[in-house]
Amino acid sequence: MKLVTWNVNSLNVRLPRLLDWLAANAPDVVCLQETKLEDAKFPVAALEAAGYASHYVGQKTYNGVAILVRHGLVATDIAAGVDGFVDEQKRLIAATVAGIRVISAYVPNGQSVDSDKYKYKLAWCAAVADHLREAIAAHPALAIAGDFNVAPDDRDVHDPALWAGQVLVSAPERAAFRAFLDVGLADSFRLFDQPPKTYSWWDYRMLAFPKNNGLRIDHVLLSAPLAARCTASRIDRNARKGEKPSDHAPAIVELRDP
DNA sequence: ATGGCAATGTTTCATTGA
Repeated sequence: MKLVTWNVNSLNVRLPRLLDWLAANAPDVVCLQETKLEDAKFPVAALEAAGYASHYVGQKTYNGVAILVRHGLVATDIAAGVDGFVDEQKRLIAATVAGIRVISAYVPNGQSVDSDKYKYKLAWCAAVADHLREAIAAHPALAIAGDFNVAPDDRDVHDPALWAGQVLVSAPERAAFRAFLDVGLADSFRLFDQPPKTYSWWDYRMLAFPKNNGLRIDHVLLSAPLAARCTASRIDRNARKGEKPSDHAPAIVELRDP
């Protein structure tokens, strides 16, 4: 199974690129973030024509997550939101596909470490860690894939000195990320040797992409049974090139059959 | 082999993202 996560930064704008990418890469399951679409406007028909069923929860302007499932696979038990956390923001959706509980997550950005949005980010992450603890007990084969808005360590930061203490990199955010791992998940990217300076997000400004001034903030976390089946984990930097790219690149994981 | 913000709505700027 090929499992992907991609923050598309508006599915409305990115749909042509997404369709091209799906055709070129033939993933089985695709977790999307920042669709920025009300449910009534989700491009169900275009994705159906491309060979994918859509499961989604969205809102106008901000946030919005989805799970696309290739025709031939069946998705069951679709569930949106975080257990025990009342939230207007649409940031999490789950589905069971081929015996795997797949979660698409869009962790809050946090804006800056002294903002209310930062507090909300940490509270959201704490609630998700609790949610994951329950979910993994019910579904031992679990993958949570998404935009975590945390660079787990300095290898994931183009200029650690510049970013030290800033949002996306601060110690409490990294602790929140480790709390996800402590539930019994592995950062699939670090299961393998990786090219140095591999990132998943680059600012649109200041020539960040051509200079490779990026952060690795998009992750696929795997429970132990899935980590044991994982044969590859990489980031498709090419998807950040060209006309009207998302500022994020897709992360791709391959799982062999059990 | 890339390109100097982008997307959205409240639209002719403000807000948010990361």
